[in-house]
Amino acid sequence: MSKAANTRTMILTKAFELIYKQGYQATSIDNILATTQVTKGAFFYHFKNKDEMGLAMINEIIYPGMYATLVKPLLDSKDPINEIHEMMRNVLLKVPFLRAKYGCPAVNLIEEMSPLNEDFKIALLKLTDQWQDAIKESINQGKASKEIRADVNPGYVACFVVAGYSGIRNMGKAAGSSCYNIYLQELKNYLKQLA
Amino acid sequence: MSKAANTRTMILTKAFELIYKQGYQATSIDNILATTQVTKGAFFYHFKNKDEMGLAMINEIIYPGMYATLVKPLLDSKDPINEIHEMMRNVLLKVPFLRAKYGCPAVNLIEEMSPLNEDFKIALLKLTDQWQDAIKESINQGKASKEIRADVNPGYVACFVVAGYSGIRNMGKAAGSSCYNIYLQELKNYLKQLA
DNA sequence: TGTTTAACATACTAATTAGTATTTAAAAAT
DNA sequence: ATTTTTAAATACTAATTAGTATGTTAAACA
Repeated sequence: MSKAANTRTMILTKAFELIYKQGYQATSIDNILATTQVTKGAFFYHFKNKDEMGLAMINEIIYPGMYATLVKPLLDSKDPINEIHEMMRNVLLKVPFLRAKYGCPAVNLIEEMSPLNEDFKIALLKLTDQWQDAIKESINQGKASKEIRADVNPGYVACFVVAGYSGIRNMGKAAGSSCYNIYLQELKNYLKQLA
Repeated sequence: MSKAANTRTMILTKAFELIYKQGYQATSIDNILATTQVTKGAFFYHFKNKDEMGLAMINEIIYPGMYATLVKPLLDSKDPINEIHEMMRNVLLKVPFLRAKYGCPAVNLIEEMSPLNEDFKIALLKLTDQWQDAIKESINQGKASKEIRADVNPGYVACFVVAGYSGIRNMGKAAGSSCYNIYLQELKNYLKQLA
């Protein structure tokens, strides 16, 4: 990686960390700069303004991370019920960077930025749509192999599962991670009913 | 209502509206004052600082509203499955003040303020706890009348339902209100499985 | 009726904000 | 080697922020 590309990545990585914990608007450019060796000149050389940096962060940091954790494990699903549940278990309990107190970076940004900025909304919708598509496709494969009832609507299931995740991430910010296990248990009951 | 009490209520009401749409930190005191006839002197006479106003808003505006819509309809439940579903239908589709784009005021505040301010977290946790207790009690009554299976864990169901609500409110901010109907359908499938 | 206190009103401050203007150094190209 | 362009460093600005200091008026009380 060239030195310039490295500077850019440093900005996005540190911005991601701070915005995850503090929120987008509460994280100032000066705050990002103070915790890196990057100067204001470098920041505005790489990004036209704060929002362009924020969008780059979504597309270049959050999107790849969520694809690896949430989408990839569901491609070529043989056992959708268990694989969806396991994927959820992994993201809630096994990703070390994510802390209950701070919730999910993408969910946080949807909450804060969707109503305020159309570009953010579009970029974030792309994330959740990809995830829902992966779940939907997984359920469809389960229908093909008769492990899922024929009358199940895969898109509806995907919507319900993603909403459940967003919600438990929200709840966990106030109530702590103990609710994750409760959620996983009831998610299993919901998923079993699809068979 | 005395003139002073009226001033206080005006501040809280307008703050609630603005914070609902913009977020807590993004709503400045000057912003609240500019859209009322209240002056800065009056504001700081009634509230020691912005956070005290925010807490008063949660306790005096949000809490009573949520109690009436979410808790009261579940007291003395004869048919928990349908009553919980109907309560959810009401809050998602029938409360005119709430718009999909802006989500739920309480959920928004949990997302934004829980990790940043312990007092906010405690005040907000009181809201969700009350709601969960009402759902739990409703399920318990259903177990007593044998309409709910004996092995169902009422606290778990309450957690799952509240998380689902938070999540669909989050999703609706980016995806619009059409996802509400999908959620309600799948919530019904989940609830039916409790019988 | 006079005095006190509650309820504001106005003008200010110090800190922080996103963003700009200008300069400088390091790479790349010629 | 010299020019040019990329990448960055430094110093600034205008706007906005929460909160304060100091006044003023209206209501309650003695």
